[in-house]
Amino acid sequence: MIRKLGGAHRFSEAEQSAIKKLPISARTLSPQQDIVLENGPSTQCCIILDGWTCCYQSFEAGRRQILSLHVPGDLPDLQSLHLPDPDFGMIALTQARVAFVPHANLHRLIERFPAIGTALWREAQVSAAIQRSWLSSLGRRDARGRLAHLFCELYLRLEAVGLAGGDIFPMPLRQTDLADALGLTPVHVNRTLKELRIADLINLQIRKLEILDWPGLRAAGEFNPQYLHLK
Amino acid sequence: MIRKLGGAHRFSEAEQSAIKKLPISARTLSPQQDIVLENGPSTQCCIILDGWTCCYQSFEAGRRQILSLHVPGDLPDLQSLHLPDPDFGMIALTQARVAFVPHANLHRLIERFPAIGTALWREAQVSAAIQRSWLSSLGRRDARGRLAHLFCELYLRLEAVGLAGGDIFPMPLRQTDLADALGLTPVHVNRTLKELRIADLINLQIRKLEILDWPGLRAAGEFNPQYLHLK
DNA sequence: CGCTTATTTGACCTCGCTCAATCTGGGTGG
DNA sequence: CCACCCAGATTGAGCGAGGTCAAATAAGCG
Repeated sequence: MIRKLGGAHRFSEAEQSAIKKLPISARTLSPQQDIVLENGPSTQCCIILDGWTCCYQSFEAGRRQILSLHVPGDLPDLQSLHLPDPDFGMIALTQARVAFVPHANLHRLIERFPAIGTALWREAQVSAAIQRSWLSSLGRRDARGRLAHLFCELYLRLEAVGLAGGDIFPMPLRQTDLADALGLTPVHVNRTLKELRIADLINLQIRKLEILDWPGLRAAGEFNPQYLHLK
Repeated sequence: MIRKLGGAHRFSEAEQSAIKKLPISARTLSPQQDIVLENGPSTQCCIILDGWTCCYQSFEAGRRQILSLHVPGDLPDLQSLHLPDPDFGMIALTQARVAFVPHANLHRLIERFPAIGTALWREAQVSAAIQRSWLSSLGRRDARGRLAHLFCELYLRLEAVGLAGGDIFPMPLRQTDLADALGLTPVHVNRTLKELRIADLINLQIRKLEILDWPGLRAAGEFNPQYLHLK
């Protein structure tokens, strides 16, 4: 499981067995349960095994901004390895299984196997690239474009870990979560989803999203998958 | 100069001299001159020696989003070390002096001195933290808050490298640049600046910004400097 | 079958955008 | 020294995307 995340690199036998020997503690979390608090130092990294989670920053008056969404296979808080004071919180959006590895062990692993450190660095940089594209979305796309872009991104990310196919993927986010991720209001997310549905671009079922018109959705979101750095 | 950037870490003699031996080529750029193109692989990292630069992504219809601003001492494209396909462009906003170091040399340096790699990783993570706070700004702050937050951030970042003091700092950005950074229109930036001026929070001179009311500005931007990870 | 949480819809309002005109200061050539 | 030019700043008028508030409907769930 962890190896898959190493991504664009073939690890040696020794590296693989060292990774497998990491002391991992997995936890199952219920929806809305905190993983990392907005303050307080963190001493471990985590890996999403199952379910969806997010990072967020909160504001006065109960507002919050979701900074990133994580699906199975993601390593959401690699930044904590070298910046132990987190500037954000992490929370489960659905029921989720999350594995934790202490920083100390990771540091030792990286010291022994620099290639693993490189792979982790690369992983962190891909997350940063996704954040950049979110920043552009919030700054320069309207509600329709933001939703379209996000759906394109999620499909490809889920497909990359085998969780999407046939233009359908699981979409357990509430409209409130989408709003917090896209800098919008739940009400307006609702209206814009309706718009996309009427335009026959998507079909949002109970917890599944079907993409009916890829070219249309890609155009609506001005989507270019380069930033995801998938092979 | 480069050592200062290493930041929160004391380098050994050997490390320092190895850094000093890096083959550096400095260039002077005029305003609006490209540093890194939006496509095409990059083979070197850069360090801002003087002047201001930014990273951006561009959209149809001439729109663009500025992803980050760089002031002297910044290492803007560390991500290119492990993701050689850039997903954004970099451009000089003022006349600027920029130093370039080939990736190959940096990789060799990091291999020999892992502590330097750690320092660079940390630096990259601080940039990512700044991006997170920009994301929150675009998502959840109004125009007034975005400007206030940005000015607070810029003051502290410039102060950290000795370029600000006495509540005054150089601010060479045009209103168009501020608009592209904050996801606004130049016209609306203008009006909001006026608002901040009338509220006696700031005093924007020719190319200098004076902060007249720190508590007021901090409150207007809901600014909390933790994310900058300054000592 | 109630209770709670999420989605949907309507009416109204406002922040920020668009378009366009005017003003300003620094630079340039005569 | 002055007339001219031009990029950037400023201002006005009107509009529209998205927000707010509130109510209705639908969908879990014990």
